Amino acid sequence: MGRRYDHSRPEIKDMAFVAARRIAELEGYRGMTARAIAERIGYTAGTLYLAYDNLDELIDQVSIDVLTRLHNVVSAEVNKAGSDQGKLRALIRAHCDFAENRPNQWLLPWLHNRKRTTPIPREIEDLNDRIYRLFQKTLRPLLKKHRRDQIEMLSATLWGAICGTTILTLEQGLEPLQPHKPHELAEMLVSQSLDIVFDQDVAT
Amino acid sequence: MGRRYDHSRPEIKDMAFVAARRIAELEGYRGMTARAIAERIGYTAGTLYLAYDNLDELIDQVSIDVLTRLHNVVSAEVNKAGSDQGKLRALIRAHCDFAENRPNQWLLPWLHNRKRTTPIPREIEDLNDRIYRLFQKTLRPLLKKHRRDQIEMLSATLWGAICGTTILTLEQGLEPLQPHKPHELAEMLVSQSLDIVFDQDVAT
DNA sequence: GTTTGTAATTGAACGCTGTTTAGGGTTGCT
DNA sequence: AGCAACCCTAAACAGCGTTCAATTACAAAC
Repeated sequence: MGRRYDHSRPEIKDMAFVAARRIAELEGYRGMTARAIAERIGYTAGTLYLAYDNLDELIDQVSIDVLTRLHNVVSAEVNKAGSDQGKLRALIRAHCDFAENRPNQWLLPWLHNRKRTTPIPREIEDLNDRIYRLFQKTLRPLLKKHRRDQIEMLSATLWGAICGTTILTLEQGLEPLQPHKPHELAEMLVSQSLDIVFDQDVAT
Repeated sequence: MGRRYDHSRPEIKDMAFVAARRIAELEGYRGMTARAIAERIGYTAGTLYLAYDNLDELIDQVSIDVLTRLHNVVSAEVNKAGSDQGKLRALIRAHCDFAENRPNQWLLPWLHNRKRTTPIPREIEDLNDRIYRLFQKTLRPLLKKHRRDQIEMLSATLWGAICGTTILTLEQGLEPLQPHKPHELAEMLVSQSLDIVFDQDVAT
């Protein structure tokens, strides 16, 4: 078959993006193959390379979309919440709700293996950093009694621990974590480290 | 080429295992391809399938070897140490030393993607569980002031957090963790959660 | 209305995975 | 010497990302 011109290049780019995002949502990163994405938009694999340099670039766009939505929902919930402690709790809940309800999407940026030894794109690092800094900013008011040189490291450690336990829980990598949900682990980590207690939900 | 009979089946099985372990050590799980392992022992890829059902089985054997050595060194160090707190510190140090000095080996059980959707083998789960239970046992004497129903969960959470932050640090997945080493993060998590302080090393 | 040119898309190919298997070639027994 | 048994390889398959010559349909020109 030769020329068709059903769609412009930007249209194909967007269609491929939407298809890739849908596959990520339904099947996770394992299902995001060039041929599967192309089939979903009625084209062949080669056509994707007219819109993207390589498959990693397309998958990275989905990761960026995921992290953007994650950041948006998390920061919105933080703003809505009241006290310092309430803001921290809202951040953790929003983050973990996203991870628990959309595990394939939340895991994508962590589990996607770049084929080429290309570095992680700036936009992904920036989004991860924005989310982290929001966490850090929300945490800071609750760290009044900590030494100043420890605050930076404690923030990083706690955020790493929250993301790390969430990955291990969703990926079923560590048996003793299986009985628990990401938000339970995250609240455990934070409340133990800060010596605070989060209120229990009325509705389970 | 036809028949050679340089080695018996069990010899080939062992040679392949040693070769796979060496590649894991030098290049990490990414380098552990059937053809690369076979080339290292002077055979072709097909020969591996006379000794192993599939490549995952061979790689799992390397993971088992790694976890066995990890468990051995960790439990030896715990036994050597004195006080309850000293034992916990020794466990964390031994575990993180292994991870920091042999990152490719420590990461192998976590990062190896099974091709078939085979479950993780029993032996791997058991070894992970033995290491976890050693951690739990070492931690327990220091949790005297915690509620009993929280102890189980706190152990699991802390162990998950230690493994999670170590993965993210070694894999360079999370920017704010980069300035720190796994053992620093682990000690931070434990000392903050238990409200104890580990002694600093004399030698850095 | 026909021709010509251009550009969109494909299909086949490449080099890589893991995996299977027919058959070639050596060995050892009779 | 003949023969059976067996080890190992080479080639093939399917699926991966990726590239590109070839094909085809459209648009413009005449």
